[in-house]
Amino acid sequence: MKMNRGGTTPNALLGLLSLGSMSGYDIRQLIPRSIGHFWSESYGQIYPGLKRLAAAGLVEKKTQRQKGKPDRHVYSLTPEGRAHLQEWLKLPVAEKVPRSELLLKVFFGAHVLPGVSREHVSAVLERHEAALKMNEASDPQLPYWLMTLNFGRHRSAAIVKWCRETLTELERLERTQQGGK
Amino acid sequence: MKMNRGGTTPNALLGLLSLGSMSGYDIRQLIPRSIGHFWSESYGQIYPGLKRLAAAGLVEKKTQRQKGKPDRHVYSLTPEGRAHLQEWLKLPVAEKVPRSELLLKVFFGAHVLPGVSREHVSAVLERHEAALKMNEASDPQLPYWLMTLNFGRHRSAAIVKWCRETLTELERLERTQQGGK
DNA sequence: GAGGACATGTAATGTGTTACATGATTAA
DNA sequence: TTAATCATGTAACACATTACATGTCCTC
Repeated sequence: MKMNRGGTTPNALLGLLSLGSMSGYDIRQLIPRSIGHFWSESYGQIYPGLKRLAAAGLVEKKTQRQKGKPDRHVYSLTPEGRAHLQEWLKLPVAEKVPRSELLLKVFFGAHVLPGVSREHVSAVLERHEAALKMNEASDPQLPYWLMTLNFGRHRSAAIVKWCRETLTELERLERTQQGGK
Repeated sequence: MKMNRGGTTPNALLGLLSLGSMSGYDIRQLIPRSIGHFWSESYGQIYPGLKRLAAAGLVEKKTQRQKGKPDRHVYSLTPEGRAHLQEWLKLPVAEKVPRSELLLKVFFGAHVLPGVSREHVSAVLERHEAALKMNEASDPQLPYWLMTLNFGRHRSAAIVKWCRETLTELERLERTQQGGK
C-alpha cells in the first residue's frame, strides 16, 4: 500500500516489467543493456521493491521450480500496474541537479597542481570516447529506445568537447604556473 | 572522527570554506552562485556536516553574537582541513551514473501518447535555453570557475540540440500514429 | 579445486531531503 | 498583519549501496 506518488524506483521497475515478465535477477541483468546510461538499481532496491509492488497488486508473482538452482520468482505487470505506470509517465518530470564529483574537483582545482585536474579530465575523456565508439556499434530500431540512445551520444560528445578544451586550458596553466599550489 | 575516505559532502563543505570563512547559512546561500549547477546540499546535510568536521578538527568554529538575531556560527578551514581537502582532490574521481527521470519517461514513452513525451521534452528545452542565456550574462575570471561554467554551457547546448531532434521525431510519431497507446 | 554464473533475499550502513521548532526584525 | 529574511538546528523519513548469507552447477 501507499504506492501513490513520487517513488521513481518502483516506476522504473514497472517500466522494465512492461518489456516482459522477469525475475529480480533478470531485471538487474537487463539494466545495463537498456536504461543503464541514465538509471541504475541495486538488488537491495529491486527485491524489496518487487515485494512491495506485489503487495500493492501492481505486479503478479509466479514461482518456477528449478533443479539445483533456487526457485525463480517471475513477476509480470497486472492491468493495475500498467495503469499506474501510465499515470506516472504523464506526471511532469522532476529533474534534480545531477551531482558530479568531477566538476567539484575541477572547481576546487586551484588547491592542487594543474596536473591533478588534468589527470581527472583525461580519465573522463577516455571513458566517453570509448562510449561514443560503443554507441556506433549498437542499433536498436524502437523509436523511444533510439531517442535515449541519442541523448547518450550528444552527452558524450559534449563531454568530450569540454574535456578537450579544458585540457588545453589546464596545460596552459601548467606552463604558466598560474594554477596555484 | 572517521573522516578518512569517501564522503563527498564533507569535502564539498571544506571546498566552499576554502573560498572564505562562513556560517552554514552562508554556505547554503553561496551554493546556487557557485557549485549549484553540479552539486547541491540541504541544511540537513550542512549543519550536522559542519559539526562533524569541527569534531574532527578540520574546521574551526567561532560564534558571533548578534542583537535580535540568533548567534552566527562562523566556520574556517584549519590547516588539517586544507590538507584533507587537497588529499581528496588528488583521489581518482568516482563518477556515478547520473539518474534522469526525463530519460526514463522518454524511454517508456510508448505507453502513452507521443504528446506526453513532447511536453516533457519541451519543458526541459525551455529550461536549458534559459540557462544558456543566463550563462552569457555572468562572467567570473577565475580559470577553474570558468571551466565548470563552460561545462554547463556545453551540457545545456547538447541538451537543447537533443531536445530539438527529439521533438521533431515525436511530432513525426504523432502524425503517423506510430507512438503506441 | 577455484571461480563464476545462477538466484534469492536481509541487515547494516550511508546518504539526502523535508518538515518541524524557535524567534526577532523588517518591508509590503 | 502577513510574509520574507536572518539563523540555527533536530527528527523523521526516504532512498540507495554494500556486505553478508546460502547453495548448486558448470567450466577452467
